[in-house]
Amino acid sequence: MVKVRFAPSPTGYLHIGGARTALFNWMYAKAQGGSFVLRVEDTDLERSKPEYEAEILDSMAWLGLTWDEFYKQSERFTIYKQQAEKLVDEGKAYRDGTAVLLKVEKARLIRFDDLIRGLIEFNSDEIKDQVLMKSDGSPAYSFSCVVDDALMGITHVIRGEDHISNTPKQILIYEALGFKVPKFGHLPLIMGADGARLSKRFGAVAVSDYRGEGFLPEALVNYLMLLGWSPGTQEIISLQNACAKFSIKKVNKTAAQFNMEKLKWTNGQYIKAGDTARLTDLLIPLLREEGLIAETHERAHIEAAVQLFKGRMLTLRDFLERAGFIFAKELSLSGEIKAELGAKDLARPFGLLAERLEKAGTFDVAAAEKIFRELVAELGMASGDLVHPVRLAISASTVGPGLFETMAVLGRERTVGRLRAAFNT
RNA sequence: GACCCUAUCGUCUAGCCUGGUCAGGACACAAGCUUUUCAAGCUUGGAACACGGGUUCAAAUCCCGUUAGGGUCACCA
Repeated sequence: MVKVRFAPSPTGYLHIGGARTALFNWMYAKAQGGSFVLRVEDTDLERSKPEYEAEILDSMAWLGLTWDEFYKQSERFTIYKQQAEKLVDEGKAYRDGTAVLLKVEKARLIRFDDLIRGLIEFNSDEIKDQVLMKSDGSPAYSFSCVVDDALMGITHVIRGEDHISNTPKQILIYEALGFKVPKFGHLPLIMGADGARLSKRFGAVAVSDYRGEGFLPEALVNYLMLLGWSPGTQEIISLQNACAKFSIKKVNKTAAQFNMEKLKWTNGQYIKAGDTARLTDLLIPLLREEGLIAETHERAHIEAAVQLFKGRMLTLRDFLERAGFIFAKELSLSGEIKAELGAKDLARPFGLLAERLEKAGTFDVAAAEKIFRELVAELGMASGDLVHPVRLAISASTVGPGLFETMAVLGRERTVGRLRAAFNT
């Protein structure tokens, strides 16, 4: 039975690279009908922080990467100590002060068949005696990692390429301990747009940053799985379907550049196809945060606006900017916009349109369009000559959804008010 | 510097293992269609096998080298 693990260190937030590693482990477990272990590697008591751990767990859950078992290394110090004692007793390790070091045999060929890269070989001459237990009594990374992977029954260690050179050292530890060596697979790294390492300078690197910027978890997951692997011609794919197709052998070896444009496009695809009620649930807190709506704002109205805009958003935050005018009580038109409206002699058509919309029996898309079209015909205008100024007057923007749909969602009162305000001042 | 990994459109990739399909798809870009604007959508287009040697009737695919990029060399993880 396949058993994999993701072992983050709570010395920082869960970043994009870590999330991709977790994702591939998770997908491999699902594809093989195996299980997934989440292990917090908090042996560095100084740098590990509970808030980071909470953030990592939260991000994992948000992404939908559930775990079957959970461990914290800080609760397992006695196990590492016992294993180290055993090695000292067997003469495979020695003490240096209070630290314990592994004796590394010279001139040995250490080889492993990487799941992704094939055969990789190292010479033990390049490896010096390894610290197993540090002077302060805490285990060194490689040691706690090996002890845990072995005792937890991890069958496949799938991790970043940056761990390749740790692997021969760890194989030596497995052998000294008499544990079965698992299969290793080293994933290519994710680079920034400039080909350099992903860093704070790159912009958003934490999963929680993407959440805050209005990305949907399934979109981030979908984009991340495309970095180093391909589900085929159809790239928009659910995690479940992707797992069914996933093969670790098909993961490629080249580092991939993170492309924000494609992530946004992917996110836009999910928003467009997303359930309006769910999108509304996600948007309401943002709208409140921005002070665009009051606690009591009618939900149906928000949903109507979401429905109107969800096909033209890349991130949830786009909604705030583009649909904000729908919720604003009054629209303050810039001098530029006023000048543009004033340049054309539109006071009469605006006045008539406002009047007729106000008197109409019903106020919906069809009614607005009918009134508008009749007025334009009556005045002998080209509809475009009135459509654009009206859009500008009611939304303060030259772009947006269909004008009549926009009017319907804006509502009679605001539509009429804004038409009049455009020329009364 | 030593050791290790890698190399297909600008970017993500399919194809490589088991040599022989106009090197396929996606993002981005350009054009057209549609249209009350912008998007979306649909159609079309430009765009790549790092370089040099081999092996072979035939190389993106196998081998070697060069170059370039990346990773690791902690009592951090």
